[in-house]
Amino acid sequence: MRIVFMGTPIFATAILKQLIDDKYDVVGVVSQPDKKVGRKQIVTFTPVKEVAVEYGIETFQPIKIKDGLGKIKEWNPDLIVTCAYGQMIPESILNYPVHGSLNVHASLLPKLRGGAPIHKALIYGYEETGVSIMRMVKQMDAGAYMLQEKVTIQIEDNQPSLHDKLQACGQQAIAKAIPMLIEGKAIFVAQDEAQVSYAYNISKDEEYVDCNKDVLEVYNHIRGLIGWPVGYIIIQDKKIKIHEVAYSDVTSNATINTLFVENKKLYLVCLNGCIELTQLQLEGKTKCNATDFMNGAGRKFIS
RNA sequence: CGCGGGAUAGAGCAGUUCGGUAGCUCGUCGGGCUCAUAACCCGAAGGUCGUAGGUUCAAAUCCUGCUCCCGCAA
Repeated sequence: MRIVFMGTPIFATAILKQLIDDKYDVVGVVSQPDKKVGRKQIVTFTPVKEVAVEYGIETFQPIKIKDGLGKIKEWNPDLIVTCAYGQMIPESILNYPVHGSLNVHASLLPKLRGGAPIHKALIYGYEETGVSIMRMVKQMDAGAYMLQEKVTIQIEDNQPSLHDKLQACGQQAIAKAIPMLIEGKAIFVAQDEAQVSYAYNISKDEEYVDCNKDVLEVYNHIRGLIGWPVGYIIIQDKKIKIHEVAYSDVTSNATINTLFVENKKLYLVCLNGCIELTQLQLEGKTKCNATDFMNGAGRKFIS
């Protein structure tokens, strides 16, 4: 079973590793071009490329995958598996292998089509999400699915924790799906277009957390951005990133978007309630826990 | 030369404008109070103020080079 894997971020590395562990013959890996990362603009391998290199698998990183059919033909796969690759892939490539292509998407399609399904599941306050194994079609994340696995979202979940759950879930799902496909037992179900919703990539504007909303909504917003890209509030014209929070039932009639301390815990006032902040970062400063913030630079922001 | 903030006790910060051998909150250690405590009171230890050089009677503070960290923009 010759497989070509196409993916880019950390989430996709788990799927690639699963294919390798399951002894499939991963003949090639396609990933986005390496990018300059961070303040120092160091050219860094994509996470998927890191894994490919580690296992000695040949990689291909075209600027435009639509020109990549030649390479695919060279690899001559029986199946293409994609996961968060990051480019629209032409049907000429998707349909080239005997078994076609399967995609691993981190949502229960048709909900949350798009590039940020994990973040948006939290931000929208979903109590359940999951992964879908599906066909790739021309339209983004619109193909029929053959397998879905559900994951319950707990109140204490945040983007990193949900990411990890879905990643593990995705591994199990792809491990189960490929044999089904090969044996001809896969049943593909078309997505219900009436139920479609989208999870577009997080924009800059969405990183600002507006506390003048219901406390649960604010909490969901913050926890959906934890890890990356990290949400921020603005107090006294200073940007304060929020890296970790805890849901609380503490209430206060203090002004919205202010900080206060109670029982040595730091709270942010929102509409109808407060959120405990446990790790934060003032602009220009390194991130720190609530205690350090209260002992130092944060003092002038606490009323 | 993209813009800006920063490097001071174990931690987070103040002090730098107007040079005169360092202070706050917390942690640690010791003691006290208490049925008890993460609470409270008393006390102690702990810093060549990032690094190299310059100015000066005197530099955390002024000047110059260097290293590293962070926020933004890409």
